[in-house]
Amino acid sequence: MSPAPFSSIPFRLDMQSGVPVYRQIMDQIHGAIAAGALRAGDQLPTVRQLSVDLSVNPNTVVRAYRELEIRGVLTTQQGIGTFISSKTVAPDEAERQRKLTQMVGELMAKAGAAGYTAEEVATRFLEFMSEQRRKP
Amino acid sequence: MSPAPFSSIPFRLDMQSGVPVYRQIMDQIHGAIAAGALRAGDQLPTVRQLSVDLSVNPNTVVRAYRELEIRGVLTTQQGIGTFISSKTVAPDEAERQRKLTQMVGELMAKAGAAGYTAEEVATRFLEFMSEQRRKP
DNA sequence: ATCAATGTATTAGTTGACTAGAACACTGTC
DNA sequence: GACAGTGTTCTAGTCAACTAATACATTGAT
Repeated sequence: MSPAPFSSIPFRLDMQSGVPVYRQIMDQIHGAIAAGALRAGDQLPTVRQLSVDLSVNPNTVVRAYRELEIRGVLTTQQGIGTFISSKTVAPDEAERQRKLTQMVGELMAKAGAAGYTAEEVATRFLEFMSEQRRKP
Repeated sequence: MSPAPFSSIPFRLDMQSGVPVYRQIMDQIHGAIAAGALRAGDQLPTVRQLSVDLSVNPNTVVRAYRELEIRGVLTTQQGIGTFISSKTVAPDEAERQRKLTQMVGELMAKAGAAGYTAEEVATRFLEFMSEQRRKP
């Protein structure tokens, strides 16, 4: 038997963090792609396999995979498996994510320096989000 | 009888918006202060009065008032009433809020131009928030 | 056709945020 | 002290997000 047809990502879950498990899975897949550990066409752990590895319900894995599929990161084929989408651009992704982190960090720093609490920024931010979301 | 010892703010609630009522109340008080309609020492509508005016449970008003008190905007005195805190700086507040809105707007525009979805930005942002929150 | 491996769908339980109902405690006036 | 007006607290209901349990559908090899 082949010892695993798919890259085994060293998933690390923090059940205490309050961050939803499905989102942590998404982030780590994102990260693995960004780091080059996963490339277009690579197969991900099966829903059942990963759910066992993480001691999590299969549906939680499904949720993560589906969200990533919607965003074009993954491609799932019933009865076959889940794969990294061919459209995914691996190398630039790391830079992309770093830039986003920096952008957000800049805002927080700038706002903090101007005397705004994190809550205030969050409130404004969420208002922005809900406005965007209500239109379509 | 005096026709109302406190400024009657023209509260406008949008029950369809998905924005929590207590937060809308907070925002409008914030706005009234920023606009100069409310100044330090002014009494706000009583919990019961405002709850009747808005057809909302008193506890919802209490929630809004308490949050604002925690942030130093209001001062409540049991048996007396709720007042605008003397520390509140009214005139600069409008400018302050506009600036924050602009900061957040800039981030969203910048991120959008760089190809990030609102979701991506939100995810990064929430990670930031939860990191800040877990330390103390 | 059968079977094992895969993803899918349906339903339900858990939790936290939000709101509500009702009883309680404090203040000032009479 | 009684009372009306004020904020406070305790308890519970509602809803959405998240996770779980279970049964179902598809694929490819035998």
